[in-house]
Amino acid sequence: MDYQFKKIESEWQQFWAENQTFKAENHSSKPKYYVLDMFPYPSGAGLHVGHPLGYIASDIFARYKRLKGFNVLHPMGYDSFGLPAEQYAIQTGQHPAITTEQNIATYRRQLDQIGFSFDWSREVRTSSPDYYKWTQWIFMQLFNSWYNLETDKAEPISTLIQKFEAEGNHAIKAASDEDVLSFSAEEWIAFSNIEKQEQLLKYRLTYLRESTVNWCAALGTVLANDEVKDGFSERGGYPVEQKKMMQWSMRITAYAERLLQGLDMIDWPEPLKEMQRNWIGKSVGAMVEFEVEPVVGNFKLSQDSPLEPAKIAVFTTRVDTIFGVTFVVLAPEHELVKDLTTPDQREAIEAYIDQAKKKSELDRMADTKTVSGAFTGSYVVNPLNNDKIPVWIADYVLAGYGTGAVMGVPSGDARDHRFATHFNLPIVAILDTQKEVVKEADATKEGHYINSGFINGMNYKEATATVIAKLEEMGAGKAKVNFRMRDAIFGRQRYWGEPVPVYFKEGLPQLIDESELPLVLPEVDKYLPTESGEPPLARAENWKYQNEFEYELSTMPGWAGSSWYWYRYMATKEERAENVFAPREAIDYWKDVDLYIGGSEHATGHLLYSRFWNKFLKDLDLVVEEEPFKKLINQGMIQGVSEKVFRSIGKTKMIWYHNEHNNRYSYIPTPDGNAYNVYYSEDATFQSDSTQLSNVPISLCNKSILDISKYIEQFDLDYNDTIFITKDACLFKGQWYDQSSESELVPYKPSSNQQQRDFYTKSEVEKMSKSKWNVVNPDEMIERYGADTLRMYEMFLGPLEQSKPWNTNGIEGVFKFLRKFWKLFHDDAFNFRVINEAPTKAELKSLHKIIKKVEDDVERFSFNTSVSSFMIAVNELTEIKCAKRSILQDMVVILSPYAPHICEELWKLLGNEAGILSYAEFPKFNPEFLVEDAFSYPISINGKTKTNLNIPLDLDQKEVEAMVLADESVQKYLAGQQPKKVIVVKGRIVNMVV
RNA sequence: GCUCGGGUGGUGGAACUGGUAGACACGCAGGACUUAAAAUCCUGUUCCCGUUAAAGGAGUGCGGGUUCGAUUCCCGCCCCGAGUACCA
Repeated sequence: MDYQFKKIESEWQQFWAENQTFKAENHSSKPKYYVLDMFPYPSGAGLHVGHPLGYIASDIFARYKRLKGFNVLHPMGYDSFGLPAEQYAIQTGQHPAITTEQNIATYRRQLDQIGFSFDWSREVRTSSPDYYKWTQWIFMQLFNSWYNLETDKAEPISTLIQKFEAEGNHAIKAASDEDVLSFSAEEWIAFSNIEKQEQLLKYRLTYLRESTVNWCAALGTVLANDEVKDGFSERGGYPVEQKKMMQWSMRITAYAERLLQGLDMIDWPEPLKEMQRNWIGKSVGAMVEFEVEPVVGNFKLSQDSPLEPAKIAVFTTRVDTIFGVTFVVLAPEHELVKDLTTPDQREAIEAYIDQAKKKSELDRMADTKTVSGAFTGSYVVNPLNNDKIPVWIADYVLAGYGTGAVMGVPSGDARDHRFATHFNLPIVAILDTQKEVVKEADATKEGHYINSGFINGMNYKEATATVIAKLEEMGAGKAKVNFRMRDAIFGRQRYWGEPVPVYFKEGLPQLIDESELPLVLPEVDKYLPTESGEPPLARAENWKYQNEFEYELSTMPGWAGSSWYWYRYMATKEERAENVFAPREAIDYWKDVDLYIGGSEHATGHLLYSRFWNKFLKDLDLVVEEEPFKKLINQGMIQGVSEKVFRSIGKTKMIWYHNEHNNRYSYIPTPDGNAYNVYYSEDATFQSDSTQLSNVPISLCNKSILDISKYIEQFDLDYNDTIFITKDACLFKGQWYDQSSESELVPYKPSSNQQQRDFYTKSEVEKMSKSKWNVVNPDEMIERYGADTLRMYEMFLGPLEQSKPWNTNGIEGVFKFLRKFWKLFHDDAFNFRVINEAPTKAELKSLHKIIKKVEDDVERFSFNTSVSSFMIAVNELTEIKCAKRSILQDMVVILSPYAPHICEELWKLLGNEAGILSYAEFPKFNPEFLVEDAFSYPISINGKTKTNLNIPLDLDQKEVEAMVLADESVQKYLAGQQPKKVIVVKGRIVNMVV
């Protein structure tokens, strides 16, 4: 029988499901290997060919590892809480759970068709209560913990209370809010319960606090920093504004240093690690305090203690440049601005603040060129040389970073330089290597200091240390590490998410009792915020205890459920009934994820939060590894190839027309002067104000030629309303006309050749999306070529990590390869026929070449090259008409990770028990079979390869050299001369210099 | 602007640590089989010159360098992609 992929694939998929072939055990004598994919959000659009790319790669690896004798965990699930289902619910009233359920069914069907070796018995869904019970449980652990900076780990909040009772909080080094009160043990004990709770909240790892948040009015919710891109929401692209709100946050900043250090321990792509480093944004520098110069009469001393002069603290990474400071700039929002403004500057300052306020976040970001600012009228004193330095405000200083104030060193910093030049402030060079600092800033650290008091003559390293020491001695500053990363906002004013397991008593948050978990998402009549602006959960009516307490109404963000899910997979279905998120023995066995595959778009979201929660769980001794994902690979995105046509904007009476003779475009009236929808082919026009480029469905195009009749049909157009123009013809009222060679489209003569003309579309590579009509569905591909072909083709397309456009053209080649492979086992009439003879040297050579190649390639995730090697091997075996059982059986095993269905079938036909992965072993490589009698020997003369010799292996080096030199062709190139130099590498002459 | 990737035939892409550049596949051209088409198989396919065949020359974005030898290493530049951005 010919290669019947449909029959084979459906039968084996059924077999795998019925026999639970891929079910993983939590106990094994084999070494463990955990292969994880980033689980998908089940969207309504289903999978396109780009989605499974990473899943196919991980599946190949998982199957390969099983053949190599590992106990492999390879699970799959769904990140099923999320915005699209909720927005669909708002529009249609359908409960998001129902939509989600339907979408999951589609995903499951599509995934099953591809033949993945997932252990579906361990499936998780973040939206199912028995899962989010543990998401809520982890939240409660965070609430009940604080971060001890001395032990550098999270600890139960009870230990903090003990410390407070014993010694107050003076000596405690903890990650906390900035505005903690300072109290002694006695004061603590004297606090009321409410006061105690308020103070503790400032230390908890998840806390409620008034903070500036990204508020998206259109979505009716707050968003985390990583969910905002350029002032717009990542999902939906709605404007986002800054707003102060009471919000749940996660104290991820406590882990900043560990998150940074941990990156050095893991095998992740460098760009991704770099993104996390930038996000964490550690900068090492110093805090310097500049005393405000008291001016009698117009200046108010600091409010807290009027006897002490006010100080402006700045953060800098270059304290060594402190002698070059010629001004200090505050953010317009800085709290001291009001106090520092002198009466005669009040008007200017207020005007500036006003103007800065009006500027949206976006304008402010876009406009980095223009310099603006205003002088407060006050001065500060440089602590090291007592210079009087003017204090300005400017919006290039951000209130949210560092102290919201900077020292201006125009000779070393480009922005400071621009500012100084614009406002005519002095510029002082501080290093002997700086030249022309009046013209341009020079941020060098080279050279020796000048104009810099006691550090004159020092180098950068000495100067930095000396300045910090001096500042510390004077009490005017200290070394300081600053992080850019902020705490993560955790609450969302949405319905379709995990409820926060909190109620309020006397205005303070209390955890619900653990026995009440899961706190199930209540039913609501509508999924919109209430009329008074409260989140949708305020509509819940039959919530448990609703009358006793006030519940927290926000839900958790999308990343909550995905920040620990890999541990849930470790629990078998049976173990999930137990009262733990994953059994301890399972965690001890599986430990961490050995290989994680997914997109790089999660760099600063999911992957950072997961590392954070993992470290926290490690601190509580609930898990064993500091880092959750040992190795990570980012699969590239598969883009779509869109087809586009130029189209008139609305109906028009004028047509762009290309005159071939003078190669000009002219604008001429339609044949009858009426208005038409006009379509231009790619070669017939250019984009002008009156045309637009619009996508046409790729299903209506073949090799960039549009099927006009299908297009008319699908979009319900009328031939009588529409003109199609190609390079040399025109479709007018359903009739093709040749363009008159003279110039215009008139006179219209029906063309002599009435056949369809080619109407070319313009191809462009874009992201695959429904709205661009360029989605290629894996179902279609599987229907036509089968899953094995799709799997291999997706790998063959190019390196896994690279983004590339989907191109169906090459898929035939892979399909042909599988047919050829099938035919190796069959005679010309497609009867199964293999023979039991001993393999020949040539056959063994082909086999062992491919064993080695596949091993090497899979181990370094170069799946594309191993597909090529399969093709070579099968071509070789076809050439020598190999039908030997021992060879072919090994070939089946080697190929099975890539094309599992056909391999299972052949495995069985070869007389083995079904279920290749249950007991097949990856064949052992034996280098002996690759040894040859003679080897092809390239010889270069003067670096250019000139000739190729076959040298028998049994010669020693001297004999080889003699043979090479005696060779006719070599003699010819040497032209009678003796080589001046003979280069020998590994006993081989590779090059001769004449 | 900064950081990180990357530039190789008509196309997707090979070349693991410097050692025969262009594997493998698509496409294209020619041929076989066929009444014909499809399918299949065979041959050729970097470019230039030449041609019965050979032989020769150039060639991995551009310019330079190190080396017996560079797609690979170093310096300078150009272009494309991704991330990030008054972060002091």
